[in-house]
Amino acid sequence: MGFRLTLRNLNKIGLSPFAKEVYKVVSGIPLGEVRSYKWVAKKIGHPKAYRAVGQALKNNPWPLLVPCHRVIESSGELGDYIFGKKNKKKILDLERQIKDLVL
DNA sequence: ATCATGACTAATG
DNA sequence: CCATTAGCCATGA
Repeated sequence: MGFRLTLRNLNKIGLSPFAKEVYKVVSGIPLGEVRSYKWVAKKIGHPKAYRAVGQALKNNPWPLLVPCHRVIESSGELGDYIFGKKNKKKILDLERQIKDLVL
């Protein structure tokens, strides 16, 4: 079966320092807002590794918890998503609605 | 160490 | 806007 969500188990999953930084930064993107892959890359001190950022997010062990749906292309296009672009947009729309209603 | 792969980007036509 | 292309870099085989 699945594994329990504990710090010990999280440490078992060998995440590269790079990936960790990516998840850390992405987790800081506010609800309903978006940033580009390039923005994330620059933020973690690897300004030219924007493509690798995509790799890291593709392997995101906790989609939804680490809001990889808030990372889009610098052109404004949505970019890919593990659950499909449609859902990526859907989730972002919901987040904006919630933000309007509650906050 | 080398090589291919991609949730990318910017430039060009 | 669309298609093509060179550049880019962490990652896994």
